[in-house]
Amino acid sequence: MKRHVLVFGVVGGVLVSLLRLIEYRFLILEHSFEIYGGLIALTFAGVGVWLGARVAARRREVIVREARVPVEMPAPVAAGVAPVPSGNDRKREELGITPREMEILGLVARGLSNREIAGTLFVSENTVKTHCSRAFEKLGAKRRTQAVQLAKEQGLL
Amino acid sequence: MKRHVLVFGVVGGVLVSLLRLIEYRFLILEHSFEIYGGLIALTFAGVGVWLGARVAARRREVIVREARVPVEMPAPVAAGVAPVPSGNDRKREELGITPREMEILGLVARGLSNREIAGTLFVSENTVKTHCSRAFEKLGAKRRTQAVQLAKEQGLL
DNA sequence: TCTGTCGTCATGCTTTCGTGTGATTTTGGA
DNA sequence: TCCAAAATCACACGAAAGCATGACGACAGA
Repeated sequence: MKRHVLVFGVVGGVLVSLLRLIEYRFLILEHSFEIYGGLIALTFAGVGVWLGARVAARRREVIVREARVPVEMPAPVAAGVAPVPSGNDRKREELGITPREMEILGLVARGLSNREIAGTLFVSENTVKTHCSRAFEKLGAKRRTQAVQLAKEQGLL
Repeated sequence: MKRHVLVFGVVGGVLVSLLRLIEYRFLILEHSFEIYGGLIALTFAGVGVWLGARVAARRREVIVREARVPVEMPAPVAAGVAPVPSGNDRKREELGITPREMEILGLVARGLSNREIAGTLFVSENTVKTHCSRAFEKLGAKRRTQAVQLAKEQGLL
């Protein structure tokens, strides 16, 4: 997490310096201030959004676990007061699949490419691949299509 | 989490200080640009973070409502004397997908590789690829996983 | 007979996947 | 505070998958 903030700072510094250079080199336009101000604003707003999304993304999975009733057959799970792992989660842990791996698996099932998944979750493509590999291994799948099929059979999706 | 905010603040401070230094080093003119630029940057960064967090938070809800809709059984097809196109077939022809392509699609959905499909149907791997490509195109899919997903949505599988 | 669709197959090339290996960072507990 | 599991990322490499293009025979209908 620290790294993000660091990157943020560095990028900011570089950007400002760069703008300074450009300014003194090329123009003393009338509206330069407004223009550069706007650029800075836009840029930092963008970076901010990115950072915010990243930070907030952490907190997500807590809520993600919700009712999801495979119509197939799995008998209705009696829900206790405490966060009883849904049939979904039980099966998941039974196979040793981590929540993150499940998340990736879900996106795979929706037909996203590794790259798209990486973009969606704000992680690198390599990371997605790693999660995929592990999930496939735990599922006993050799391909992503097979993994999806198996996951559905197991009631994981 | 507290730590993050702290780091953020510190970095911000450093950034501002840095701007100050640069300013005093190079010029006494127009310090306004750096100062205001920095202020704008920080402000919008803050707004961005807030906004990003908000957006991410909203996405969480979207994910939650992923309740699985009752998958209607492939409605008991009233078998006429003649080969009456099932709802399945109607959809298929609607999309211009040939029977052979459907066949391949079905095997793809089961997680078979092109090679395995070729072996199963006693045709060459190239042929399988061709059928796949055409089916994908008709479905508007870029990948086989996506094709499977789309086909299921369309009630083809 | 001519035409269009379907199924078959090949070749060359690009892209995506999947695996192996190794490393660092976060995080939740003991 | 220290450990173990999770999550993150890189890089290299082989294996699949996918795309474009062209080709050929079978068959149905005009």
